[in-house]
Amino acid sequence: MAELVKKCPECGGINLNWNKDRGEIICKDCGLVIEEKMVDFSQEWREFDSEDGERRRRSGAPMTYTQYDQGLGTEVGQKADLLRLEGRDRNKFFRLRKWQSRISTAIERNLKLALAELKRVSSYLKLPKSVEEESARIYTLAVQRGLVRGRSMESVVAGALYAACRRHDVPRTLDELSEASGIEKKEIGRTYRFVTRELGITILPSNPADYIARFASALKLSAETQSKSIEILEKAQKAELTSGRGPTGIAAAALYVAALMHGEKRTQREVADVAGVTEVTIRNRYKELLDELKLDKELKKKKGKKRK
DNA sequence: AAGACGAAAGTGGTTGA
DNA sequence: TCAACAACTTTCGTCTT
Repeated sequence: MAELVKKCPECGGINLNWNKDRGEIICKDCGLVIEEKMVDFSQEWREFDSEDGERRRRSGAPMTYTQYDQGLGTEVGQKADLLRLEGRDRNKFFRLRKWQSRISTAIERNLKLALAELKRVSSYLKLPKSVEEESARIYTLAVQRGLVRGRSMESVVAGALYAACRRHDVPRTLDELSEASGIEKKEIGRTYRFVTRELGITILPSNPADYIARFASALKLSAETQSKSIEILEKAQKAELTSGRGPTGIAAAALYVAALMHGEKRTQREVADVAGVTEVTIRNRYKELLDELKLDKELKKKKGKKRK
């Protein structure tokens, strides 16, 4: 590779995620896609489940899910074909075409609208192209399985985006999705859970560390503080403080402690706001961090004061 | 006066009978 | 389907800087 980008030209962040599958370098701070021109030798899409994977590898025309007909544009026959058919074939032809038009017009019309909405929200959140593609694919599958029925199109779009972000390790909070899409938080959560369950998509619980970079840059914290908080997070994982807790709360608390230790104090409220949790949650996690890990002493040398 | 801390009560979601 | 439960929030009073 020629020159490797070291810093994000947009925000100066140093947390770059080099995604070889996609040939992209993504800034984890602001979501900017820095380089898309690297040659991609890997397969065109990720595999959802093994059977699809077998069939899809490197074959056929380039396919994209961000266009409503997936770039294929297949139709069942034109009039010219009719002349060459007779009898049973002819009946079959009509049946197929009727069927096709009934299904595909409905689905395609829906997709066209939905993908426009998806792009809007995605660009608002500055999500990388790969996430956009992934969510478009999820949405397409959802429509084909009739999962949108009884739900608003927008909420399914938001759910698909949320899922795609998590799969690509650039998680956004439900609050952010909610703000960008105008859908209620709990509604997004509901459809997200429903869609992923129905489609059999497994998503690992998101790692608190994935939030650090973005929160830190929102708070204008130094790179040292960032890596310190990552370090704290790792210890916390070992001490089993992380399971069952909301990842954003843990990330926020780790960041808060790290900021204190580096003399870059932020108020609990500031941290709470960017992380989308309350001060109370930060306090609880913070307290756990203090007495489970022995961070007290490191803190004490900043403030050589009293014990409790 | 603002921030940190903690108690108490409330909310929405998960789990297990 | 219902109740118990854990995590998180809201609210509010008190202490610290």
